[in-house]
Amino acid sequence: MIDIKFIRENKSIVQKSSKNKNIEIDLDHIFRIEDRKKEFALEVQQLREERNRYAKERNIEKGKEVSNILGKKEPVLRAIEEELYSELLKIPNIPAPDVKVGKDDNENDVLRKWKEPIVFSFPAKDHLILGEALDIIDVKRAVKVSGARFNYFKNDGVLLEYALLQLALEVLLKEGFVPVIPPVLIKTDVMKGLGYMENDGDKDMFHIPNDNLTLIGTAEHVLVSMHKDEVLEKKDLPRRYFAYSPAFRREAGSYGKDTKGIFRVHQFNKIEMVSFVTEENDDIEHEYLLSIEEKLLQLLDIPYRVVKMCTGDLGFPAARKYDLEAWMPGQNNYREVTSVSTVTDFQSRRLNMKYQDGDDKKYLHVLNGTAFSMNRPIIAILENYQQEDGSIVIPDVLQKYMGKEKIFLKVPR
RNA sequence: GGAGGGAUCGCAUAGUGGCCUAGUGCAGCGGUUUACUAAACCGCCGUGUCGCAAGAUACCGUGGGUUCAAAUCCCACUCCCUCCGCCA
Repeated sequence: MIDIKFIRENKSIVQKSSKNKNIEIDLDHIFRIEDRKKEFALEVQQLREERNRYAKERNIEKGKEVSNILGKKEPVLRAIEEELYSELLKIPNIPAPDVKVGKDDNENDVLRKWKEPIVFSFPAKDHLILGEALDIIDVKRAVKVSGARFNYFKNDGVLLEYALLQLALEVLLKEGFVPVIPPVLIKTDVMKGLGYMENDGDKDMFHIPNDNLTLIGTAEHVLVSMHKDEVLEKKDLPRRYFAYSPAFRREAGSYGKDTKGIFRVHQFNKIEMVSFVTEENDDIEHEYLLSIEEKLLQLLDIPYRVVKMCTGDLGFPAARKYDLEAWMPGQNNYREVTSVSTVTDFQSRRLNMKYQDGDDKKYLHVLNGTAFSMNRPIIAILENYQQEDGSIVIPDVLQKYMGKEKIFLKVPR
């Protein structure tokens, strides 16, 4: 949420930044509602003063009169306030000044590349062919049991995921992140506070309406809201968490896209990082989280590039976002494996999350980033480490966790 | 799933219709005293809104209701605790 005062004082900035995110807003409409609210609030307050005075004087006659009028005006005021609030929620976060204005992902900038794509002396296979042959990925049976866009991991596929988990644990614990295993169902009201339900965002979520619960799309949802309605101490910042959890996505609107394999599925496990920082440290923290994501891919020795999103490709709450795209030989292309965003104080305003700075309470700045979104790094490993016979060499850094150096086509006895 | 108890300004508590504009203790902050620490004493000490300010107003888990007047009475919901049942 953006502060109404800020919007009043920076109308053209807010108007333009929404437009740059391809989102229509009507600020004059919001200002009219606020004017009406102010007028009504004043009137109601004066009536309350009268009512309280008469009550004190035990003037039942007059009191009854004023109370009657108040009884009609108070609900109207409440309705106006709710309308204003819900209109304010529809305004997306403002992109950071350094973010390029652009329409869609075609205008994103590649900032840098790490290592050149591997050149094989044989035709590269994709992860699905490799995974099925090795009996570590099973999509067919997942479709039978759960439907399209689900998958089983089996055998060394499972060990591979757990090895990635171990690697992330080792790196992130050393950096001082607090490990978390969170709930994966979230109250729908809390989910609204995170700012992903606007702009039809809720259509990409699995909802359990009978219980007013929603399945999380990422652990960010439950990590960030951990500090809802709390005031942290400035000396405790930055506060950093990471969580290992399933993530659920309906992938509405992506029909026909990435239908093959396990690149885009309804459920996958993910390790997500979240930082709470002061306003001054927002930019530094963004670079820091990005550096961790890069380090993780470098440890796996997988070629990647860093892409900076333009305004049109930013999410609703994001002010700046980088994607890390790993080279995937099976697709002969770079594909997104992780991303990292700052949402500045956008979620904190909605969720009422502050920190104490001397005499002041200020809104926390919040950042989130992926450590591993298991399916995609596994795809990258399979495709980059494939051998001509279809076996997979396990990245050095994972070998100690897997207890082996290679995933063989046929397990030798 | 059944029965009962509860939710008050960081924490702990008081408050059963108007004296609550919410008391007290602890913690915290500032000061006096002190060689230092502690103690004692004095002051400050929730949030939003309107207002230059004085002040006003709203908030006692959430949402409704009764009343001239609600922390207090009524209804619904949420969460917590105890017991029974079931269960990884």
